[in-house]
Amino acid sequence: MPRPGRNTYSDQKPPYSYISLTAMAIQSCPEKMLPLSEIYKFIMDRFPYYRENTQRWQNSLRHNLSFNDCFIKIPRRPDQPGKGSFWALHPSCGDMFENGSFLRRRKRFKVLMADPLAMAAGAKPSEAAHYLQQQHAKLRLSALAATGTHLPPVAGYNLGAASPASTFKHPFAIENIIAREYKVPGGLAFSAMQSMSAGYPLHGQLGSAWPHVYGTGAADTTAPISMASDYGAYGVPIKSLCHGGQTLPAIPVPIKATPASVAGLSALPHHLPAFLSNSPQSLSPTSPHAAASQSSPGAPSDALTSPAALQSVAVH
DNA sequence: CTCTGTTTAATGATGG
DNA sequence: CCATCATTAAACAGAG
Repeated sequence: MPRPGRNTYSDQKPPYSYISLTAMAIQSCPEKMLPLSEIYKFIMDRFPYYRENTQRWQNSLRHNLSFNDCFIKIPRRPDQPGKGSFWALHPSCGDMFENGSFLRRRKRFKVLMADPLAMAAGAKPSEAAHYLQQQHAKLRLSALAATGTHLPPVAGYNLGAASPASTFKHPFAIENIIAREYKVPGGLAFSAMQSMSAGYPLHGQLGSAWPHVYGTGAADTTAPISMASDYGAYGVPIKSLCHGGQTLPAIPVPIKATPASVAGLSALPHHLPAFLSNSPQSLSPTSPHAAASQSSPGAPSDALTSPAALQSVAVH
């Protein structure tokens, strides 16, 4: 038993792949997309392990962003100054870690050539960007037309049918991941917990069940747990929504929970405790991006309009 | 120059 | 054991 000296569990490597971590970061923000630097920040804020050797893991993470089709690059708009593009999750990548392990996916997510984006990318990378932008514009316009408003950063987040981004939360959402093991005092947290308990220290106490996560509600800059925000209603681990459906709405918020598909999960809590009702803006208090989101309502709304009409599947 | 982003290659780790 | 996925290193180009 390793003596918990100065190097406590918090300094251990979290049981998540870079893909998981990146997906968490992206899902954690209301816009569902982040610039690279914000992804870094998210990870470093929550996982002390990644406050060291930044050169190494950030290079790896960048490699993952480029290499894996589950991440898509969304160009900045003129009103969104800054460096680099935004990164988002591919609408159809859904539950890549449905096996419960956040270290290794069942299959690598690959877009097919039927995917217009893939085709554009295959032909000319530059055209893919154009395609994305156009899809963006179309979606944003349609959303605007439907709502007749300017899509405020947070309100737009909860748009209904008009907005691609509804209330569904990716299985990647850190809220979901945390919820699986953190919520459920009774011990309903199965999948993630089991997969984690293998090779990672998990004490019985829920309060310390996340040793690798930093500052549980401490007076620090981040509040990893409480950031669950309004994900609660859908915070249940909805599995097999993706691989069962096959035909997914190719929209940022890809998967819709049909009554049938959730039926088997009815035993799980359908609402979450009060601490979830935080403002999404509190997600990253240290983030200038979040602050910018508030000041410029136009920008974040773009996040709602990730490229649509993308067809892709996990490669077999 | 630094930060992003892409790409190739080698190596480790894991699942079937 | 092999196929596949993940990690790491490194070279390189381009943008800001």
